[in-house]
Amino acid sequence: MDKKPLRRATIIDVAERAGVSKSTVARVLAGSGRISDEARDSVLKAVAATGYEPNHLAVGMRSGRSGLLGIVIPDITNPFWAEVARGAQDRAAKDDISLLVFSSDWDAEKEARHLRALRRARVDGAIINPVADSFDDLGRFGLPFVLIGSSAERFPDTSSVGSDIPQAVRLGMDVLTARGHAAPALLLGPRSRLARARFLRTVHEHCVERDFDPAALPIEEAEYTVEGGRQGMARLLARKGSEHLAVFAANDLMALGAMMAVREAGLRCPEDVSILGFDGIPAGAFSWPGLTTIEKPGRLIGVRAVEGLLDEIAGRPEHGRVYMPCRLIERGSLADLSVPAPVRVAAGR
Amino acid sequence: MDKKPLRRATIIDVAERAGVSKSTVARVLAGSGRISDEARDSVLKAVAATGYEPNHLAVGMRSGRSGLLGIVIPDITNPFWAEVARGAQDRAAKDDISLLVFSSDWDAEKEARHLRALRRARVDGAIINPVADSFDDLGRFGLPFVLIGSSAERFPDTSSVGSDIPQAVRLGMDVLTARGHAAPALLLGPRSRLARARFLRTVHEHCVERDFDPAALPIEEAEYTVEGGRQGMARLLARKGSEHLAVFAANDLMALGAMMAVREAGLRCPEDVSILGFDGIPAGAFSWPGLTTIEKPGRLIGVRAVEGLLDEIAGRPEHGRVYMPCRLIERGSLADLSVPAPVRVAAGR
DNA sequence: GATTCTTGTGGTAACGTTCCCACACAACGG
DNA sequence: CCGTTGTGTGGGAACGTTACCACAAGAATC
Repeated sequence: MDKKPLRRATIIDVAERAGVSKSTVARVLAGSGRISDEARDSVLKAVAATGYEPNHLAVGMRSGRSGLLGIVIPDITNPFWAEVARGAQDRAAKDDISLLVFSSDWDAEKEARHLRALRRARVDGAIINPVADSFDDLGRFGLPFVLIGSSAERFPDTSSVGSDIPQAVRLGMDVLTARGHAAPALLLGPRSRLARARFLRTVHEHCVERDFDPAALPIEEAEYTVEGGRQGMARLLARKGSEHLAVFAANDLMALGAMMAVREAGLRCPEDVSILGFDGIPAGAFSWPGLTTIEKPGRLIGVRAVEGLLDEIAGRPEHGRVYMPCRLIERGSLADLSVPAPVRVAAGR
Repeated sequence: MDKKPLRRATIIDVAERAGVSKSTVARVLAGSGRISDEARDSVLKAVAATGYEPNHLAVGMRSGRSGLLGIVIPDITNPFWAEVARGAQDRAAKDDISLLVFSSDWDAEKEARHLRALRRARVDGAIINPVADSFDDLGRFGLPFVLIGSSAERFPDTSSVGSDIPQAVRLGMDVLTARGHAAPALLLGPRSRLARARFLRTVHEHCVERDFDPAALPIEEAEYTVEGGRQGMARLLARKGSEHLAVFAANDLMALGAMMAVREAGLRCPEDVSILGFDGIPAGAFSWPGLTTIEKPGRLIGVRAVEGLLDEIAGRPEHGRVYMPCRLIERGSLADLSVPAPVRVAAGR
């Protein structure tokens, strides 16, 4: 009843117990080749009796496939990225693949370290949201990988999955315009981030199409965090006159931080300041007022990313760039200036 | 300049290039044994030239140590657990160990699958927040592991790390009492969860110590999610009379859901209903009013868990149970009934 | 000058798989 | 009756390491 405490059963133990060779056991387990019913039976019985479980290290060593995938995201603690990671996890589990998760904190050096860890662990491939200035490292990565987010253009020949930023930004600019905020302030991430560039470019295009001077939009730059949003908003508020201010934030955490700054300044959202977020994290539903935001399909992005990666690894025709559409979640952080008279205040939720 | 596309350098490639045997290379890399300066030099040079990186699969296979750790938590998408995972990640990275992350969704079957994946991947150990009815699986896990959360008592001889629930609950009951809510309603998790039992037990003890009948406290049971909290609160509200209601929720997500339910019922928090959370997730700062809550040191729990696990693996004297103290974060979700006259409403933030 | 000790090094056997080749045996066609 | 085909099986080699043992050459000891 009590087994040897430490040693785990190997394929050889199973073979001996079943009275066959390890080749036969391997064939039964792989379901390949022709095997007599009685051999299969005794092997299966021996597997059950010994509690045999294949050693992935040995398998990987021999077959060159470790059954491991890596994912490097900015921060697992950021709800959006947690969502992405979760999608990747679930999809990978379907193929009996395990996920190594790393947080880079938007730090190129940390990212490099994580990439090295992935290489040493012999992962079969990786999903990466790259830090802006890490492209050299990435070029030398040497393993299949798919990009996540908006940095795809720097790597023309690797596939990527992300949200459709142009569509999302236009969606945002459209609601803003419809509510009477044709020239919202922009609360952007640090200059070095690629996401910022694409965001900004689309806003410009959108303005130009409407014969509107993009230079008229106030811009503030801050870290992609609550604290960053709070400080950025404080600066924006300092520049603000008495008129209503509308802000389009580059992510929800910043938008929520901005909302705090508004409150701290003794102003009200949305009466004095309208705020539009970007990401669609659950926390946006708890704020007061609820955060109106553009939702990125985080989980789906994670799912698609591993699917793309699996294709890549299998050498299947590369599926290229995938841009997922985003949708608007209306809660209460936008005032409607298009209706004159008493400002209509949307209810939270 | 262009290297062979696929093959990665092995220790043998390095040895050949350096003109020594692989034993020597291994010694240099491990920093063990005596080595002449010139041998060390040429090895180091060869390593740099070939871009050699040790193959962890092979290392693990030979040494029996994979350099991998697993963590199984309920849901990486829950901010508290993300925090724990992040702490574990960071601590593991310090020892050049990578983390396999899994979400069990409080589902015993999923958990069993993940445990199996961990075994196959030959992780050196695992950190687990076990689903209640999974103890048999855990007993048969066969690898070093440390428990996270409040289920330690079921496994007397494994070490565990968690928050100090009795201390935390008392802390909560004390604020509640100080504010004039001596008999708060309890919004608990499903009956099968261990955390619930410990929470409830401490509340009882606390009441008994104060000559107060614990049976007087209304109890509602719900899933540990926003939606669960919302429904649980709705039920509580249905039972409520006209007096002020105070609720102690078993986690912040539920508390936030409860806050939504209050709003939906046309009531106000904290004027009509006081809500106390438990976890200390960042989202609690965004709600309106801000959620007053008991903060668990999530990140630290993750850190300590891998430290305990590393000890366990190294066979160092087991460090047993660790209970981390929690602290109160006062925001605005508690009314103060101890001051008579006009209900004092705390400010959010 | 023979013995022992140091210092540095090389060779080789595992670790647990998978993959490929070889072989035994039966059945079959000529 | 002998070659051929088919079926099921066993026996290695290889994957990239590490751990151990052996050994050469010079230094130190008596």
